[in-house]
Amino acid sequence: MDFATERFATQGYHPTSVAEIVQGIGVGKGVFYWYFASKEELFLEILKEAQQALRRAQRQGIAEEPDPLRRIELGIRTTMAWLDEHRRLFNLFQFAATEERFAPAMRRGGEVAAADAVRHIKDGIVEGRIREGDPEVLTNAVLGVTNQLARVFIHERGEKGAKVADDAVAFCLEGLLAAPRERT
Amino acid sequence: MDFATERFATQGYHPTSVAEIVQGIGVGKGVFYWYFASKEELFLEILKEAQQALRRAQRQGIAEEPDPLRRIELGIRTTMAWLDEHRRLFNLFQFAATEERFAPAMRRGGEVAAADAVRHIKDGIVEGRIREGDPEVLTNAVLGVTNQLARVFIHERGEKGAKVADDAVAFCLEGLLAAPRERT
DNA sequence: CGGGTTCTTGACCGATCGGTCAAGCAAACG
DNA sequence: CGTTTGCTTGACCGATCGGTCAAGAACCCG
Repeated sequence: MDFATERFATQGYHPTSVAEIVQGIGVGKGVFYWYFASKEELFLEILKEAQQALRRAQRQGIAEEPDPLRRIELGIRTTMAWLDEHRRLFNLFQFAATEERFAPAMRRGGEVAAADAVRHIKDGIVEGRIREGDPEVLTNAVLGVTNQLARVFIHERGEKGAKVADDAVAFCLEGLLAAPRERT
Repeated sequence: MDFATERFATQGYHPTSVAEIVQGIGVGKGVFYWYFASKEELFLEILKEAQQALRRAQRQGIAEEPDPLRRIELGIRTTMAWLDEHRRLFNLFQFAATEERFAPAMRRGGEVAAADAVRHIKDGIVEGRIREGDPEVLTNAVLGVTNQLARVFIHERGEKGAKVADDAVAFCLEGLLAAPRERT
């Protein structure tokens, strides 16, 4: 399954044939269809495991941290480290979102993961540490920053995950502006 | 070509056959291969046109605005409106980035578009309106917010582009935090 | 009208795909 | 030992794919 993941990630789902997978791990085709009902099921399985692994990493990374702002920061850093370490899976996520068959699974997974982050954002708002606003919007904005920076700087340019994580955290917390601002 | 775009966007590239395309517009297969060397070329053509269209819209949206901060804001709003109106193309972009054959074209297009935004960010930093930081990082962070919010709220939940644009602008400019902050 | 060029057709091609299955194999069981 | 069960094989299947091409149709020019 690791092998299949690697092929899917580098070539794409459709260009990777079942024949190629089984030949790559040196088994017959029958053994594939003994363990999986179809190529599609294998892919969904990989997807599910990847989502669970990411979520597990996030949970573990945040651990017992009580401060919601720190939780968000740790979440960003953990996610970034994970995406750094498992860049192959990033491609899979992105592809899965584009094909109608896999999009529902992706959406569900994404919503679950987002729900976690939403909680922390809500906590932050309640404590007055985070500005008012739709928590889901804020959450997705943070996710967007994280994903984009991961893709461009880690994936495409090969920069270090930790450095990119710093940038992501800085942007999410401070925004773009320079001047100190007064507010009521 | 509009028809092909629609099929690619809703079914995916590979699941859409050339036969389906030509039959859908009621012509023979020959006419397809008269105008395009291959299915791949058609897709690249669609991609290129879409990128150009988006860039054109952005240019036009920003127009003559002198204030770099306003330029960025207008850029976000224009992009959001465009992604709202052409959501089909969004999928194509996302898919193209996942397949090795198309990734280079996507990267090039993405870099060109980003280069524009980087200019405005740099201007903003020079003017002291935007905090210090790698302009490319800030640019990509803004792009990430825009894309993610577009995908989730416009694409998946069908919200209005203008409202989502407001959120994106607010997040990018103000960040996440609530309290006014002192800085030198 | 004839001859040339530009398009258009759809039957056809070889390749390859996801998936099946009769057959075989090794270990466990009685 | 024979038999059953869990696993493995790879030849094989029908379907479908991207792409070709001989055969026109439509149009223009002289």
